[in-house]
Amino acid sequence: MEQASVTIADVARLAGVSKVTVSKTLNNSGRISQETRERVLKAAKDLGYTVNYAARSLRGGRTNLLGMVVPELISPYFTDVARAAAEAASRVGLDVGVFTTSRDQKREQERIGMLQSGLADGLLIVVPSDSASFLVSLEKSKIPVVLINHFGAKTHLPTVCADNYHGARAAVEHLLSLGHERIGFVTGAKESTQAQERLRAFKDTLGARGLLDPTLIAEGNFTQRRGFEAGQDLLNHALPPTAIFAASDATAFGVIDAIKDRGLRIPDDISVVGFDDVLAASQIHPTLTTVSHPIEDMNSTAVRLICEMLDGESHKDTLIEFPSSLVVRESTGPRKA
Amino acid sequence: MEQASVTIADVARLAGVSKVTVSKTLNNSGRISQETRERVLKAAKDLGYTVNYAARSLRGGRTNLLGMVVPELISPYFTDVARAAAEAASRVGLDVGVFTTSRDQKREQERIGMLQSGLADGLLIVVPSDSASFLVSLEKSKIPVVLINHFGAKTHLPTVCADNYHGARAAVEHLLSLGHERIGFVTGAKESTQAQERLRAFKDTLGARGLLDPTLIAEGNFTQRRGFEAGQDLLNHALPPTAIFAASDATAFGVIDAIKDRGLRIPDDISVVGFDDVLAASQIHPTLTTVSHPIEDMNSTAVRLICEMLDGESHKDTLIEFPSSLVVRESTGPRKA
DNA sequence: TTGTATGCGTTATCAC
DNA sequence: GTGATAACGCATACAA
Repeated sequence: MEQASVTIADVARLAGVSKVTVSKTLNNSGRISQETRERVLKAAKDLGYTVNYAARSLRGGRTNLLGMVVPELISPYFTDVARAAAEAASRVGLDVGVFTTSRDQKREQERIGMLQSGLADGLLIVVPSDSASFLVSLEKSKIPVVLINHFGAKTHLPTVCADNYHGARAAVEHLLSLGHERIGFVTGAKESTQAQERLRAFKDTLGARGLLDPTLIAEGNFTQRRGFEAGQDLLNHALPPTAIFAASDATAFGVIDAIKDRGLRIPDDISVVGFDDVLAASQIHPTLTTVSHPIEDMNSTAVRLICEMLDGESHKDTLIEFPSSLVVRESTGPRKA
Repeated sequence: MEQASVTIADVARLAGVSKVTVSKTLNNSGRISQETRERVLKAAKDLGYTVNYAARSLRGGRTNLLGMVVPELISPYFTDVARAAAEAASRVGLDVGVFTTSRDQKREQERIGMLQSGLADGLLIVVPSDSASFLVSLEKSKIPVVLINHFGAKTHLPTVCADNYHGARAAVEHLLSLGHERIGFVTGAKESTQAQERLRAFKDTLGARGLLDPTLIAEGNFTQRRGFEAGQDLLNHALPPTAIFAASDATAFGVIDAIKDRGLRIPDDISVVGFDDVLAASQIHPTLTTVSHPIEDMNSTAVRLICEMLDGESHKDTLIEFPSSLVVRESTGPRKA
């Protein structure tokens, strides 16, 4: 198994040229005669040569690898983001390696340090929580860093995010327009800045209409299981809501389970709105009305920013906010007469 | 942003020692006086030093990084595997970077080549399809490689897998024991060797009892959406099945949607069995009877194999098969009288 | 206990 | 068109 790797020196020897010539040939730099080029290429192929990225990186070259750091890969939201980033990067010839932090600050730091030191050309950080100290160290990164969906602590790092506030607001207004007045809410994880934005929008929108009932706010944590429990709690309310807004699609799936479990129909008896528009939202039945982040656009923008920074451009303080949009599907309907 | 990185030379200068002393201190190798050690550590901290993994790797050292290659991150199955691997690796001080191939063979090769050449200490490959040529090149890898859930083409590479065949068999026998005789099946993706194993077990088990009806086999592709459609097809059958075995949990979720959509109850009207035991299987309602791979065990074993190979041990031809086990939950019940 | 010298594989620079 | 040389940052063998 342990097999000495083939280096350009080996290729050079076989082709009867110098290492430099091999390097130039392989990288299409410098002037190489057609004949030599072919000889080198053949030798490289025969030997099964592959570049050593560690060496290239050390020399100051690119690895064509982007590191993406996410808290975990259980929530469909993070896997959707990871997928979108991988696709966007792929289009410009870059790879994405996804690293999970398990929300462990120490590991987070180590992982990022590792990626920064030669392994990756750039970093995409999906920051769920508001960890200022962490961001400060990132600002000194020697490779480009872009934050995705970060809210909260001020930072000079380029950031791409979705407008959670107005998206959530649109969701609540949609329910209001359907005649709902008792609207329940299942929150996201407390430490998530995105969840905070969504809750704030919920309170603001209902509060402005004098319809805010704090007892209709149940605590969630972005998981389906917790959504199920929170849904049950809301249904057990003395005066249950006629519509429930869940802070994430996964949560909404749990709420839907709870409602079906109770023998109630969606949206006839009760409406449900999610947030994220993950893939499954359009696949379940009834299909879920939800708030869509333009995840594809956000990630291709993030990748673009990285590329521009690699080309020397500065994106200090760049903040690109994408509008969220409400996607109305089958899970919402008029309040029961 | 572009900031010259701090090297051991900088630390050495500040601490007033040589580079070697710094290296030894940081790696706890060699004998260093307590006083010097503290001075070096302080200097390193003050400068914000982090090792350059590219340099360390080039020098022959470890990066403490494992590369995991999966086809995609949409299926909960792959994200569960990724999570289990990350946790197992974390316990032994390793990181896992997850790379998706989008089932593109060329990119697959490139990605693996990159990881092999200095970036990763070992490779965990989740091979969905039977790509022999691909495996051959992996056998020549200079870093340890472990295959996860690979079936099909012969290979000398160490492999950790779950016994899909007997797991699927147990699922069918469970349905038989509940009195079901018309049992439908929704296949997985055609190219998946795991899916092939499951289908084979289904056919064998029913065939042996003379209960195999090919018209009750619907084609799926491991997605919920396709599961929904396949479920509808089976329900539209002139003589519909009283139980449906889906080749994956995601597929089963789709089947469940189709059944509920039809106004039928689970398991009263029809039983459903999945395969994978992803997290959501125990979270939906009704909770899903399914076949469980010991994903945690499999991945910690895979990581252990990598570690042993890093220590010089050979695992050529090692094949560790874990039993799958049926997890009976609420989605299956006796055939309706 | 500490330091000097060397090389890992690559590529940019410059000379031929 | 091609090649010799140096340098990236680190860790090892060896010397002091």
